[in-house]
Amino acid sequence: MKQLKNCISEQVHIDTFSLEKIVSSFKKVTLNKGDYFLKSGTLCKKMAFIESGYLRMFDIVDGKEITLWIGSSNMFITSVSSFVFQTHNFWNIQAITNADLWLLDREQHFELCKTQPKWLEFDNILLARSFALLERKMFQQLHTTAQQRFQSLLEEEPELFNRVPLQYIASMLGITPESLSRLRRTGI
Amino acid sequence: MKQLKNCISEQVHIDTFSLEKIVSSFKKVTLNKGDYFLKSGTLCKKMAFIESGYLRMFDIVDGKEITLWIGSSNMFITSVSSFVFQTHNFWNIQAITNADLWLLDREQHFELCKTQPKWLEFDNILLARSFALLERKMFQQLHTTAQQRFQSLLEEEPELFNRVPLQYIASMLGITPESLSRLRRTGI
DNA sequence: TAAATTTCTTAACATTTGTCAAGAGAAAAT
DNA sequence: ATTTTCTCTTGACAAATGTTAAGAAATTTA
Repeated sequence: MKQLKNCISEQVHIDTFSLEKIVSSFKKVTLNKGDYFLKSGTLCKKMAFIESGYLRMFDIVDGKEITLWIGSSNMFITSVSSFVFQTHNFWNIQAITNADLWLLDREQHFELCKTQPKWLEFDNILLARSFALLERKMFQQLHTTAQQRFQSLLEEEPELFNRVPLQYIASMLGITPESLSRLRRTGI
Repeated sequence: MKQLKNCISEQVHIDTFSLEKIVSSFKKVTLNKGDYFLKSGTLCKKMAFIESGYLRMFDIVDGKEITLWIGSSNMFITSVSSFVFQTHNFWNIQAITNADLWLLDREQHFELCKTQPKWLEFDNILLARSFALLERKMFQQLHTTAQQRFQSLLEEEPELFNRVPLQYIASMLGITPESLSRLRRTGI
């Protein structure tokens, strides 16, 4: 709860009362390793703040699971387009460790947008930041080698390599698990 | 002007009067091939609706220009994070053909957000759609070969290959111009 | 139109990454 | 604790893409 409050108040100026009002719309949920927050083919009706643990977002192509990204503590995760437009969702979001989440229901989200201007403001900032982050990630993918991407992920999120199956990290880097093994071994 | 109006009214229900009010905040500008809409190192103070022509968004790494994407008619283009947060911008946005644009000043944008709820709504939809699009593009980059990405771009935007220097397209696909040549020749 | 510049293609070769198959190691289930 | 299952690593080889250098083609400039 404290983490969620911090996450919001770091981005927008907000009084204690409004902040309380906002976070009281969230509901705490614990997922076990392997549990799904969201399954492909459904409608996404919630957004989640990750208090602890790791979740991966993936889709399946030709029978292979491709991980787009891995969310960790103090991040929000949802299927943006399905949550916003209620189009049918294709992402799977699964806990890859036990995880504590704070969930916000779609309807309560829109209610907050109307009644709590600060929530709308925060939501916009969140989306714009997420966009900018993804943009940089895409850009990196265009001009770096697997080697370089591995190195920078290792520097930016070293904990990931202890907590999360390497096959998911490989997928997120756009390479096979075998290639990641090779990179880890030497840097060759 | 008609195109801009269509683009907005396709996404949100809006009365003629409000729509007029919104589009009257835009200002028409014509860029010649090679002109810059935005330069790296500056603050981004405008967003642009492309009425006609092509613009590319790129950054320079190790002396090489890397094109993240190419915008064409009926799309919006800006440096999202710099426009929203007024952080220093690193993207270059350049016209690669003559281009007609409708520009919206940052201050007028925020003014519209306050006075025209429909503009705020449209802006949110625009951002969410852009995010979803980028997400899919990133996902594609993770699990496809250069070959497959070339094929799908050729199917989705065939005109691009006649209108835009191939080196920019190559860069956007994450490959060298030489590789694109190879792919174009045969499919080998 | 001719010259100059930029862009595109080609080919040989180098490097990176993928594929396959086997086995080692780790984690989960019993 | 043992078995079973899943995950990771390794090595040999194949395929895809990058690099370099040269020249052809197209475009721009004079």
